[in-house]
Amino acid sequence: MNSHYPKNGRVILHVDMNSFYASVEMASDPTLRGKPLAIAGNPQERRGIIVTCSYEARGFGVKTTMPLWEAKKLCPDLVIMTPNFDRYRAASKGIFDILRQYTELVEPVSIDEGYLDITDSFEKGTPLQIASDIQAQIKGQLDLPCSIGVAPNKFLAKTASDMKKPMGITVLRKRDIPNKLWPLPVIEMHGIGQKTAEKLNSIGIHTCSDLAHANDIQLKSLLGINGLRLKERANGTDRRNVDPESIYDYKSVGNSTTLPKDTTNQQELLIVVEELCAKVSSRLQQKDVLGTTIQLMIRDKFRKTITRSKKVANPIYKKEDLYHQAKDLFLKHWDGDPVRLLGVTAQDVVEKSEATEQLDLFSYKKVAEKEPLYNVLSKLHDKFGKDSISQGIKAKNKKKSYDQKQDTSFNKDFLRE
DNA sequence: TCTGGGGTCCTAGGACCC
DNA sequence: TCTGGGGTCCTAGGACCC
Repeated sequence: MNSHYPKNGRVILHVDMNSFYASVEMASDPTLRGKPLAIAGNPQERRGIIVTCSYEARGFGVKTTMPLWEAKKLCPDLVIMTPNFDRYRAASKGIFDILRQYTELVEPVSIDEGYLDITDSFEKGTPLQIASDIQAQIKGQLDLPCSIGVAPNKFLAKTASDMKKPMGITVLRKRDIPNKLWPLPVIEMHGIGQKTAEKLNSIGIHTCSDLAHANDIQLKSLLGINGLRLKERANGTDRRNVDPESIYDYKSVGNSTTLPKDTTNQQELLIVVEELCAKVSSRLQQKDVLGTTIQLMIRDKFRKTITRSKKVANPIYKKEDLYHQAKDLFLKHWDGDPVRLLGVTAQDVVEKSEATEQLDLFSYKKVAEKEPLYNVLSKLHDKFGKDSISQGIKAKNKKKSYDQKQDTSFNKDFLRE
């Protein structure tokens, strides 16, 4: 059936929206079309940077992360808009709804890109037909351009989607690697940034071909385990699965802000910390999770950044609890220098149900003092039963090791009482 | 009068335990 | 007058990505 593809081979698509925020704005206001358009945070303030810009703006040399004033210098007629995140989220939902018409195996990576595993979707057409249909459908229904990479794994698909923009479709097969991947400088590789590229260059590795043929021992000593992984990728190997559930795996929830101006005023700074805690708290509640470690970030006027964190005995989410921890960290570690940025992050987040089990051990112990064992056990059963229904299969598997630990501690405590 | 804000993953050292 | 070898947890920082 699936005979045109190698046995056990996968077909992965990477769909990458082209200048997403700018494209969404143009779709919702066609008078913006053809104009150099930039989306920038806080254009009224000096700290604004370009988040996304249209291809017209790129023609003037305007780039993502460029400070606003610099972009204006390059392109005086630049149209500048603040981000409309609700609009982008709505567009994103539209995109992923379309993608899921082709397969359930859709893994969103960010608001504007995702992977699809279409290995078993051959009834929808050949990989190239599917890619072409998806691109046409997103363009037709949402008026948004995208590029798509078609390959046997995530890394190659991601690399391929980058090769032709806008509105490109690129196939990158194993046999295309020597011609299409190897000539690229290593910095072009996903996973290699400025620092790693410099390190690689320092030992004479400049192209992906150099990396693909590099010495393992040397790579390991230079970059650790990551060096070997990068070499594998450069050889076109990547075994990661397309995982639709990965978006539900929050590990941290944080908010940070660059202050309108640097300040040493402790009251002002604490007010900002409190506001950040309020935002983190409400986002934790939306997601129904709690934080186990609270981290405070302080950046000074030289952009030197420190983080200080504290693990708490019981996971928290309430603003007051977050603030109590964050304030503590701030007062303990702030050296009194002018502050540029503050951030608060809840790390090692756990689902509320998990955290409740942990907290409830205390209640159960109390109950156990007064009630027959039967009542206690039946309550526990309700609790664990309910949870196991509400968890997805994957979440259950992931939780297993955690639960086993919890079970042990419960048994110990329970028996001791 | 340069460089935002949201994240993930990895490393490394010290404490602590067996 | 001399001290091993693992393992895990906690914390801080760095690299990278969108």
